[in-house]
Amino acid sequence: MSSRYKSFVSVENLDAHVGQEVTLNGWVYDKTEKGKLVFIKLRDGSGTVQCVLFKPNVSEEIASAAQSLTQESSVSITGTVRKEERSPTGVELDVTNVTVWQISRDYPISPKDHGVEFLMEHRHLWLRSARQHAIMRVRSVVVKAIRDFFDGNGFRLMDSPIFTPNACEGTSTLFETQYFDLGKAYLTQSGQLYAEASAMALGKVYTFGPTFRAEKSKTRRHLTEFWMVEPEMAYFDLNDDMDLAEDLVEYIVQCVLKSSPKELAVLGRDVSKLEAVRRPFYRMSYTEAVEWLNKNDVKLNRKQSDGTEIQVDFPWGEDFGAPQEEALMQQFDKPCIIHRYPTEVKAFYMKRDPADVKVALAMDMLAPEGAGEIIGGSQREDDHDALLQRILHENLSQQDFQWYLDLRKYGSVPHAGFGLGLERTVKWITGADHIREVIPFPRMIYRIMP
RNA sequence: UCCGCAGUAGCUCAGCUGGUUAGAGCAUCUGACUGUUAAUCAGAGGGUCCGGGGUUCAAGUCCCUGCUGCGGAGCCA
Repeated sequence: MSSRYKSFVSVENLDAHVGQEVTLNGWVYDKTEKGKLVFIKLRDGSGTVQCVLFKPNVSEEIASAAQSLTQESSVSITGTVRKEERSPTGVELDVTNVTVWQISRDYPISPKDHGVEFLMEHRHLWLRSARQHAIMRVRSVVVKAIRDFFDGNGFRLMDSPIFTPNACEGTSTLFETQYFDLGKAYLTQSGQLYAEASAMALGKVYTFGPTFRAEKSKTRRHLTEFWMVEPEMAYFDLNDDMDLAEDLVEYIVQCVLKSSPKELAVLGRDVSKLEAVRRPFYRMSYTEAVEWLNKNDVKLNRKQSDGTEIQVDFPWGEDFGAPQEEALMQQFDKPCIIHRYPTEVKAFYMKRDPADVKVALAMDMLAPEGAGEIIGGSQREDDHDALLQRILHENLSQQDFQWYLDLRKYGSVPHAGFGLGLERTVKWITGADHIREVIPFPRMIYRIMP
């Protein structure tokens, strides 16, 4: 590949340069010496390769430059690429020259044994570690897969605003900010309402960007700032919506399997579990799920007025919590879509099932291996009066939603969409045990630094 | 917000029913070694035991309080 901007040989494609002398620009990941040998593990952002310097082969200056290197010193190393059986990457560099840019002193992160607090405080440096590096590369592949999937299926990207005048869903808490003389503005918690307007203009659209929730959630599945992709399709019903969600998730997983085997190996991911993620996924109605829970004795902890907890059968009408979702998913080796939730636990914009008005045409996709909910979606309410009724029922401002109601006045059509949480998806695919590891700089209830 | 747990060397931790000079491994520095990859071996330096108050002849250890962090719940993607 040739380009006008600067490019150089990268570790990633060193095997194309066997026998040649190349210069790598990077940082020292690790260094050990053994007598007249100096072993330097060099990382250049694309990968890591071991460089071997045999002192008698180079000048004293070069040898002492190599010996002076410390962890994370910046350095350019020139040498001959050689096939090497003993190397995990299959190649090594026989060093002929070393140019030191900076000697790093007291780099805080050593190759092992650190606590979470320490690593989070050094997130800006932690990203250099092999595991974090692998996760970030997978994240990048997942984003590309998502965009390729939609771009290749007739969707148009329609960005939605981050400043919004009101809540999309009354339930969640919003981050508030002063917006000049126009009063309060909020950071968006979903681009969906704008995606609906966009779908009426362009047919099939998706919005992809950061969203914000001021929920005081402190779990390994929550961030206050996270990325969400939200497709919205005119003339789609709930079944079409579920079909699309399946196709998307299958595509993402298969893309990662294809393009990131090295990263998955670094992460120790069991790829056979990902290979199993093929359509069709499982599907189950909420009502069937409740029946399953009660048949399998999965109880609900309920607090009584005196403060004690008792275990009760799961009542129809209650939303599932993490324990119920986990129990349900234990039987499945690939994602499961649960659909037709009780209207009362779902958002006002979701259409009621004409066959049973107690349930909404909503669906959630749960990922296996304890990963939990990665998608939430629905067919939208397309009837003006029904939607207005729900807005008033939820005590939302009719005026704030006037533009949204307009969509039901001027050529309303059945339409549906969903939101896929990027970080939850990457967490599942990489097998990361906490969502904070799958976004470069996580924002959580008790952490905003670095 | 609620429930539970923790804070001791740069890092990860041990430190018993309170007892006199607070330990280990890793990291760092010095030296040895032509195949290390969590190298090994020999040596060295490194401490406000989270802050404040209290009990006691004596507190890293017990009590109160504050701070910080972790795990989980609810809510959700």
